[in-house]
Amino acid sequence: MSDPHDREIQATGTVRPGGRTARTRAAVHDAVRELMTENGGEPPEIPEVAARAGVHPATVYRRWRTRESLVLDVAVSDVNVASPIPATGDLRADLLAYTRNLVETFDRPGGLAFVRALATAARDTRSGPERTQEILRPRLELFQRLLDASGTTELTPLDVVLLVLSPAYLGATFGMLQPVGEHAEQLVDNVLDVVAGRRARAAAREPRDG
Amino acid sequence: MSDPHDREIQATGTVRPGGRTARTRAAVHDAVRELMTENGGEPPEIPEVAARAGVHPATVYRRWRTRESLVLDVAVSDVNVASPIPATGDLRADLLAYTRNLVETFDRPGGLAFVRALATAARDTRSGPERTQEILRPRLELFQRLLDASGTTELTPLDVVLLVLSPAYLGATFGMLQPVGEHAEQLVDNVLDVVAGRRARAAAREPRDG
DNA sequence: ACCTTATCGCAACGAAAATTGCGTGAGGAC
DNA sequence: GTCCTCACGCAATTTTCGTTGCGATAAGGT
Repeated sequence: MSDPHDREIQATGTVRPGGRTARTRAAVHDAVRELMTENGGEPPEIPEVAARAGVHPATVYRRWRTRESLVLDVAVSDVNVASPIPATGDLRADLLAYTRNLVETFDRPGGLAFVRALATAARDTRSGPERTQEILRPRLELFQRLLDASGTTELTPLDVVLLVLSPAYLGATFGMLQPVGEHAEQLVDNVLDVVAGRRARAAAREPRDG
Repeated sequence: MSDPHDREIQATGTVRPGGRTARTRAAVHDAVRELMTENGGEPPEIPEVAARAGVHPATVYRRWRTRESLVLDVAVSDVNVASPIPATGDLRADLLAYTRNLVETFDRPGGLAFVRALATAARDTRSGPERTQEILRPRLELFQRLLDASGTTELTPLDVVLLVLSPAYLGATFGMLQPVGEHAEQLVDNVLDVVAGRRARAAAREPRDG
């Protein structure tokens, strides 16, 4: 996670994650976050980041190599912090809380950075899909726990992504979500409609329980 | 459309859209399409495009100025050709035909280029949202005609975008749509479930017709 | 066919990004 | 505290992008 690019493994195998290295890493990450919010979610240029972080550009080039991998590194570091996923057992309430949070996050400048960085990484033909799935897995598991909490068997985590996350994402990128609160509620309503529809179809196929 | 950047208007007002100019434009457009499909939908760099098109880089810089405006120009040129939107009156059939086409388009390398280019353009704070809406308007009107043909009053074109286009887009970017055909059918089923849900709620609010 | 001029190729230039070798200082194990 | 070495700062260098002036050629109207 801290070294996303192909780093030559040292013969001794010793790693040095603390002290100055950690400080530099934190400073660079903070600089990336700041510049990204200031610049509307656009991945900042390496020299700019280095100047903001008070670090020599060569250091950033050596450790992260490219803009994309740097932004992805920051985004992955934030994935566990941002957008908590509740699981109280009330499907509508849980989804609504998550979706509200998500829509508001996307609405803020730089809020799309994580998804965009992930999309950029996924486009990379080398370590693309595998790494993407690896990063997404914990989030999908949290979605699964949200669904399990309410006993919703009609939905998969992928459904939640496609019905909530993707419309919120595209809506935000195209500036189509004027009333943010209503938007979130509508997305959740859509999800519940899909659940109802699938449940009805399942009941029609198997009339006496299952 | 052919001159997306601020071109200084000549005093005489004469434009010269034919002959050599048209040839270079076509060559550059083809080069952009080729490189974009080869590179996974990534906007190619200007010198690369120029080399592929057999044109001097300065020419491309003069006419299009930046990668983004060049890609957007190509995308806008293709918007009327790609992804026809049927309107036979059968909502499910129309949506399915459109969605199948869309999913397949997105699945092809470079198929996401248009949406991505549009997203990049929308991110531009200057001419962002207005230009985006302007480009999207004809598509949204086609969606409206699709809905009108079947008398579906519960959906807006924006709903179609959020329920079909955005999941197809995000699914394609993250490589989450293994069985493409099933994916399209599932998206359409979701839309129909939403229609049913909204119709039921509307009937509940207004028991005796409306 | 001629004339005007928009557009292109060419090349030189400038600026900024990205790479690399080397010396030094900080981390971490003993 | 001592030693080893990883990571950083520094600076020189290479690479690449993007701009601009100028001459040549091709478009299009008369």
